[in-house]
Amino acid sequence: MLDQRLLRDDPELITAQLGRRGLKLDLAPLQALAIQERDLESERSELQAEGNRIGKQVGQLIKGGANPGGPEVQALRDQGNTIKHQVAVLEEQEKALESQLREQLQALPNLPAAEAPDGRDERENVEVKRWGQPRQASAGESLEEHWQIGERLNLWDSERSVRIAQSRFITLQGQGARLERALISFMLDLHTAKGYCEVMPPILVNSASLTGSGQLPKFAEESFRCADDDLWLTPTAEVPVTSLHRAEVIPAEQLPLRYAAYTPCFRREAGSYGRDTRGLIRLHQFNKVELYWFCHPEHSTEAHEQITRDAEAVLEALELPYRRMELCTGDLGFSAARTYDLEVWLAGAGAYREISSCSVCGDFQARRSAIRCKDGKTTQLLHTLNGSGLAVGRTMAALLENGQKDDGSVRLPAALVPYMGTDRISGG
RNA sequence: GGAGAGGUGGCCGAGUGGUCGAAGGCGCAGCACUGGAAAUGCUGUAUAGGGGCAACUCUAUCGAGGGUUCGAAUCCCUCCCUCUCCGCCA
Repeated sequence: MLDQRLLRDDPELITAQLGRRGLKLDLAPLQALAIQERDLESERSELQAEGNRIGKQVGQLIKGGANPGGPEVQALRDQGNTIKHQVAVLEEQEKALESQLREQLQALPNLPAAEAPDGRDERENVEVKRWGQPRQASAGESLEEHWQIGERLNLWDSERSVRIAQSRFITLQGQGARLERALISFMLDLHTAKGYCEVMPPILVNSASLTGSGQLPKFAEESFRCADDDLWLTPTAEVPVTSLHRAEVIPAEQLPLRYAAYTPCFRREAGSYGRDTRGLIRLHQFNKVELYWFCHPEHSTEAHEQITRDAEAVLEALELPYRRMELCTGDLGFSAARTYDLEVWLAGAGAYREISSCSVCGDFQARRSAIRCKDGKTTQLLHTLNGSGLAVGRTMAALLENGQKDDGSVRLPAALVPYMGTDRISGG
């Protein structure tokens, strides 16, 4: 959420910055609303102050021996009553304004960072770096896509999964299930060795949590909702981990707090009918190991580089070629100020494909979730960062496509051998 | 799910209608004392919002929301949460 003070004092700045995202906004009405709300608040508190004075007078009079039912006391009572009713009227107006204001403010995305490159959509994202040698099919060789490999080697069953749930769900089996589990453990071990705190949070989250990280109110249709409770299936561990410290004041010397959280993630993928229907790329339920930082506002830029490096370390340990893209302003997610996407090479598809998204959110989520840090005497909103480290299903897809061999088996990187007990997947 | 107990500041804990944002203690910070420390003493020590250059000041907050009252931590209602016992259960 954006700062109300900024809205009151400099709405043009907000308009200009959100303009970089491609939004055309006239914030004058919202600014007027914010100012009106502030003025009403002042008026109300002055009235309340008057009411408090009267209340104290009554108390003193009665203590001093005045007749509680006498005319002097009664006159003050009447005054108190009048004020009470005036306050009630103002309060009602104030509440209405406030909820209007909050609703509209919560629907505005974060301001892009100054460093984020301007651009309209994903085509204007900027490649920052490449790592590894993308595997190309040699002459006469044809490389399979991961869904072909997976079905051939019996790593999962998509047909029967529809029976259990619906399309876009998958049942991993045999070495497929084992590989998924191995990857989760491998990733968590890698991150915790660097000092990340491993957490396994609730997968059902309440509305306040979703609002705190930015998924609500605007993106309700993206998440699955429980019918009888105020609970939703989390779309990403970012949601529960943000709320882990909701409404807290964290001593600055404890920062940064770094978490690595494994959770299944659930997304309705509304509006993606027909896209990536085969394999592991786009599922309603998928596993992800998420990296999350709570950090001091002064250090979030370096933190962003570091969290991205920590995600890249997984790809490098798994010998998966990738490139780092910096998202242009038009492609930034709702809560992000700046984002690096990591795209892994898929040899079968012959393309780079997003496998991690590492964002710095500035104080946007911290304001929504009321997470502050205390540095000596100053308390201020801290900064939050998140990054996938990594999406597990897509990692498996990349391993299958990049590791496929002539004989139909798949070679696994050395780093996974201790977790898999073998260096190859041959089905069966 | 049933029965009971309870939710007060960073922590413990007092407070059952008035001057209570809240005694006392612990913790923490500063100062004094000390060669240094401990002990001791003094002072300070919540959050959010509004106004002010600032000192400061106003409002709200004793789990949340509503009500009674001139006035609520205190009385009433609803909800949430925690604990104990019972039931169910991996």
